[in-house]
Amino acid sequence: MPTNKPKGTEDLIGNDALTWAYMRDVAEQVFTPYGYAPIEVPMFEQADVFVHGIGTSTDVVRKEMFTVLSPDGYAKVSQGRAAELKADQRLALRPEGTAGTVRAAIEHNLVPQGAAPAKLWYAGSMFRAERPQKGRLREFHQIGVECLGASDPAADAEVIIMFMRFVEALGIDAASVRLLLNSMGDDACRPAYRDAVSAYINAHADELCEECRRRADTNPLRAFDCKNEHCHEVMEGAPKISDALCPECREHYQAVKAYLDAQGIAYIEDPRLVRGLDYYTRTVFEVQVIDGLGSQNAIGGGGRYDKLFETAGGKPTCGLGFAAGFERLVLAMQACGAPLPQAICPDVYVALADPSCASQAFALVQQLRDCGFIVEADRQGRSLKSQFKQADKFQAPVVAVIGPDELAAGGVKLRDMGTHDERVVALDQAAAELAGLLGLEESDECGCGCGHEHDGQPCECGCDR
RNA sequence: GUGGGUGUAGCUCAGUUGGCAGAGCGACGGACUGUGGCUCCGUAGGUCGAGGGUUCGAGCCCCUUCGCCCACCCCA
Repeated sequence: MPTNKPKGTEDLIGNDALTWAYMRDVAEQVFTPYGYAPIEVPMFEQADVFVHGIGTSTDVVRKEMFTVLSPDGYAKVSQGRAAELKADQRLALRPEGTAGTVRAAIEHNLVPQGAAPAKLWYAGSMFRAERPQKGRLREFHQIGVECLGASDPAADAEVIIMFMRFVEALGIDAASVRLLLNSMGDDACRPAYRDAVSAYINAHADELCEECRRRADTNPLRAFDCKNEHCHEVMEGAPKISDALCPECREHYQAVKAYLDAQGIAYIEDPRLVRGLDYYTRTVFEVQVIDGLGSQNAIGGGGRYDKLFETAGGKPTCGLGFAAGFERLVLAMQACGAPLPQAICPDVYVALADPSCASQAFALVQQLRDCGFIVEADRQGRSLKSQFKQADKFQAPVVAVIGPDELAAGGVKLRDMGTHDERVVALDQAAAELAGLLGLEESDECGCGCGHEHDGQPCECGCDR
């Protein structure tokens, strides 16, 4: 059996797993006040959901999708009869979250006519068959939101602000990131603009790289972010989208900027910012980390996709959203020294002084845990000395020693590892004494100020304690 | 898909013109009875990524192969 994970995957272990859980918690805390509710959609869909949703000209669809096969489908493919696969047998792991979420919104009619927008957030694995590098994995984790059915530019600004608040809540300071903003126009103005760029590329074909010349037909707007220096310079002279927007798109874009300005959200207008997925219209944005991430410096991005519902077979419904990459966010957090969750240390280590007292020690461990303490104990038959070393490594502030001497005295010995103070307390008082040692004031009041007393029962005032 | 780098103990890495496999940290044990950190002493731990070749002899040279990292590309 292989003992190595597939290329480009990561096992989230220890603090990595804690960090992923932490990030989802932060997302929920930030997004919930904006009215966003969680959604979980399948990790695989019919491939056409992505092919038509994301677009056939994109690299994501053309060469990065993982195909999923049922046993029947696999049999057909392995016999060279792939052409016989029915549409519902052509499955793919999701390379991003929007297409599947929109499919679910159409299937369940989440945005019926006249209804309020559906505001959804998700966190999960995405899959793209790329060569791994820093900040890029084949299975990676994204946290994203989709706001479906809101056409007002205030929705664009709100989503962007929410994204910036999320980044901030993770401890990534505003000075270490930049927000790029652009409008890609819509059906009324983009086709003409696209043609104009295409014509410009063809007119300057001899000055541009081969890749950019190819882009003239497939996706001319992508020539703007060609890494080639010279292409860069040549494209500086190309028509600007900002000059080509139709009045409606221009007005929308101006309104988004006005909302951001009013909230003091700094952004850089970047006419070269072109999202790589075909479904975007009008507002697009990206958040980059200024340093610390290598070349994969975009920690998140998104935009408006007002035609996606129709493309995907639904009623005309506008939408917008963003997705942020977990792995890149962690790199950004590390780069600017943001706090990351640490493994919690136990409140107490129960040390067994003599095997004859094993059952009493076992019972004490359970008793303390039932009182809500985090308790560690030896399960390897270690010596008492060794148990103390273990307790020290666990950074347990208190060790409870249980042995013949303590039991003869009717209790258990609690040692404060900081002060070295020791005292024997009755077994049924162990929890209360431990709470005192840990500085937890024992109180029947819930601490919220309501003054109600309750022992282990929910507080009658509904204060959540 | 294309390029560059790298693989030796749990971790970070040394290893000379080819000559017995090393260090630091960590782990484990001990320093008089049932008590951690500091110090001292000791012990364990390696198919030198894998396969083949050259050689009296290969961690080192040659061939093949696999993994990982970084970059291009693309994107979050």
